[in-house]
Amino acid sequence: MIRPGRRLPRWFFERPSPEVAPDLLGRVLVRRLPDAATLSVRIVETEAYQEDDPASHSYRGRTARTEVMFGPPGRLYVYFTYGMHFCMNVVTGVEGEGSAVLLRAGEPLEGLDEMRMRRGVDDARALCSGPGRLCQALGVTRTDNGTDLVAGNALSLHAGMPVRPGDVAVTPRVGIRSGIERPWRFVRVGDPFVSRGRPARIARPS
DNA sequence: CGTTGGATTGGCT
DNA sequence: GCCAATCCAACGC
Repeated sequence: MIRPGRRLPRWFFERPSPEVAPDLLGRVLVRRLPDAATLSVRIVETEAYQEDDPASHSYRGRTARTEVMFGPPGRLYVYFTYGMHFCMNVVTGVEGEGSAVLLRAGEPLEGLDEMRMRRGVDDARALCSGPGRLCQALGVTRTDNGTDLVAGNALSLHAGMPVRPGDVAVTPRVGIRSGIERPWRFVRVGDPFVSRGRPARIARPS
């Protein structure tokens, strides 16, 4: 079992999202819910989004939905999509800048049975391998939007064991129509818990 | 106000 | 591999 380790400090998130995204691989996301077992996952897949990036929700400026993205770093940005799924992001960069990192997949560490109940599937690899699945497994919904990951209790991010740059693959982001030229999807090479969608092949120069 | 399509997923061909 | 499901934010009139 991987130890969560110490909590990531505010400054960790106060950097450009393409820098934070690969650094989040191997980190541990802990979920605490009232009257439920503690849930935790090891992050294995992320994507970066920035304000000058047409694929980003923040591209068109501040709106009610994207307000959290422009707020202080280290908070959670949760959005609802396709009429049924939630996706969660970690807000990055300095306050006033609309950037974030989408958490796309994780390896379940603690609370697998609780996750199986929430997801309705058995296979550990199907519990958190996708942004919608990850939110469902951890019970993250719109009420978690804006939660502080640095100081809050419901969700927290811990140091875990970072993935060596040589084990990080870079690929185009999934499911976007514009901004496809920015290779801002980061995955742990060969990890069985990454989402479906093209497996990563482009090795990052180390 | 009406329209459009989405940072997805699961089931079926 | 393809496509429907199912809300609602964003945008145009």
